Amino acid sequence: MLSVAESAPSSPSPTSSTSSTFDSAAWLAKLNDAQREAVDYGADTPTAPPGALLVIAGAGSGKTNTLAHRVANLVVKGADPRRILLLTFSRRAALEMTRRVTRIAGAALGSRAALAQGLTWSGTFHSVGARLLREYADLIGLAPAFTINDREDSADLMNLVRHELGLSAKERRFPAKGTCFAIYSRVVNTGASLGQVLDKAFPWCREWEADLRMLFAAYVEAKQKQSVLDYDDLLLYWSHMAAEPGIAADLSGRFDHVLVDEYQDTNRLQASILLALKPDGRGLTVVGDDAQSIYSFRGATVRNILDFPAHFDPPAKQVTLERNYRSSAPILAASNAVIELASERYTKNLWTDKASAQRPRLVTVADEADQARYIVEQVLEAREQGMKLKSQAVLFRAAHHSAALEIELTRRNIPFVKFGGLKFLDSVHVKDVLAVLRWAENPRDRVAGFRVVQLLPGVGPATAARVLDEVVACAGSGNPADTAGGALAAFTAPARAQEDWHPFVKLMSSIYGRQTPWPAEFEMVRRWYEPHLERNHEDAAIRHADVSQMESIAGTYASRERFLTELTLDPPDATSDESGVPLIDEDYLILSTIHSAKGQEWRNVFVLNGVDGCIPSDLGTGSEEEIDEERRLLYVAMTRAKEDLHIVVPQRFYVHNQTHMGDRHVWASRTRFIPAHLMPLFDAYAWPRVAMPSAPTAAGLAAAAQAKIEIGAKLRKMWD
DNA sequence: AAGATGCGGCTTTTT
DNA sequence: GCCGCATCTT
Repeated sequence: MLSVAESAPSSPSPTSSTSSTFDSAAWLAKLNDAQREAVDYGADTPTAPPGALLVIAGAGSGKTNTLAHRVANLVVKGADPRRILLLTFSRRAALEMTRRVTRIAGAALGSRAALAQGLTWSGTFHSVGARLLREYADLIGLAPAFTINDREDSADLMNLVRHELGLSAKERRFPAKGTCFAIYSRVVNTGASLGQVLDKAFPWCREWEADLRMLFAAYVEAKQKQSVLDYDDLLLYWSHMAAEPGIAADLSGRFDHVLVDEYQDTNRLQASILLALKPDGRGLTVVGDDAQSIYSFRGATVRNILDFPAHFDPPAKQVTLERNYRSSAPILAASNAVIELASERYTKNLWTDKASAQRPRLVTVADEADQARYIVEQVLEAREQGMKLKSQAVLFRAAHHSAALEIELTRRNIPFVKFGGLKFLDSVHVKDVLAVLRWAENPRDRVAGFRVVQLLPGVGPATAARVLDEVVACAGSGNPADTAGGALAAFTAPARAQEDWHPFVKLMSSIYGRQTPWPAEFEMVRRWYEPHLERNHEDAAIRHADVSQMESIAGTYASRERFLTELTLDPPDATSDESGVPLIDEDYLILSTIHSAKGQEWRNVFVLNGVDGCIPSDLGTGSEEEIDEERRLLYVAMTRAKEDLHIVVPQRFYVHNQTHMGDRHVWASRTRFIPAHLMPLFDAYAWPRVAMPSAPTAAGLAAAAQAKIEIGAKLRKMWD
């Protein structure tokens, strides 16, 4: 999942002579009319493409398949795959796309090999940006060995700068580092002014506008001094580079076709990059679904997709895919009904001919413990009937919502893999090791160096700062990697750090000088780090395992730079229980945040915590737009299901630290996105099912109370 | 100047 | 229930 083919192929691209003998009708026959229209648009003149194309592709409408067919079609008709830029949302999506294109075009052309190597420019905006920036680094005054800060590193750097400016010592508390970075990032990604962003998204930080502006200026300066880029810079530099007359022509001339998946989740900055690459829209294809836009918190704007056609003259051609191939009719009916209640109307309604008697289930349970038990029971029952665990998924709004379920799964020995939430890259020991490598790659990287030097006992912030100053001063105008080792050797370490200083200098000098080839270098770092890990952490054993796992991943990358870049831009996104990531051929249940479930599908889907406060999250109910985004989130979750969908509603809900009251139970009510008049679309029942003659259980009573309320609402509705 | 201890604050989703 | 920060102690 982490590796990507990127070397330019030495073999020539498939020749167009093959295409003349090829009957396109045969392999496109399986597509429906709308899909074929999207696939065929402009494909006959693949090297001189017509204007922009927008494909509105509803959930389960065969979007990936259509996009893959389009790419394959272009290649089959003579486009050079090395001149196709394919921008996807995640590495996983990029690999899947490459795999499908290779298979489809391979089947059509009868040879897979050439194509497999050919589609070299496929990846996320960020990873493609990083590659291009390294290529053009010299031209735009960037050190080609720049390192990339992830979100935490960026926040740490923001913090360093904040302290230097004395903003931490204000009498009224200055926003936390993470908040500062979030504000900065939002300004960059939306293209809005600082004032606008504060008003709209961070009103409680309004009073700090002037200080924040100063902080951000210093932050940008620090990044440049250190040859460090954050995620946003990858897009920001790219967009500026693409607008630079001297580079623009060369850059856009490299690609005949630019295709973008999940366009509804791109932001202004990303749109500006596309427009700079393809100003007249020729060769530009974007695919997306406005009803599935769920990343506005990251600056994504649904306006990108809605306004796309009008950006061009003549306007972009639009194709809409409305036929759903994924879900049964009852699941689709309920999903359509949920999204129809959005305050902004969406462009389409999906249809299917997959009949089924089973409506989606709305299951009331007493509490989270019962919710976990219900899911385990249902999962195992489906498993008994031959449905693999891998074909079943549990989806939730926030990563911690699955905590109770994870405990129950572990107790019952059911293997699972969880997507979303904390990654193992966020743990301190992994970050420590990466910091050593990053500092070796780029000795000016202050966040990395600061972290590394302080691993030594007896070295704190003050000493660390002095060490870093020395390293940078020694670097002077020359290549810092050549002098950094010397600077460390010349440094007089404090008495308490004496013992550890020499081995440390030896390690760093060796890797600065690249005396050990990659990935053997990783092993050296690990050996050096191990004693420090033992000293600092009680649970060293588990952490050792993580580092070892990282070491085996390291071996799959060609160089330290590739390893660092890929890992920060596309970290492994799954975690599992303490038994580690299951082998590929093992069966396991999928747990995923709804965000991470994007683009995927399962036969059996459970949605956890279908209650107000979770969906919508009570943090996201400030404005109508936020509520609509939460609604789309539920829609995305529901439309992942092919055969069976369970929305579970715990009546009692445990809340951690709500404001000042500490932990407590709250009584939850069913999500507002499924109001009473949608209930007929669901099969609603309480679990465990109660036998009527026996005494009612708490869950049964609660369910009955809910039913009463619904009837009351219905009766009132007769008269309005 | 480092390291330990205790208090306060803060919590979604992710490239 | 946890982490980060600040203050205190050595």
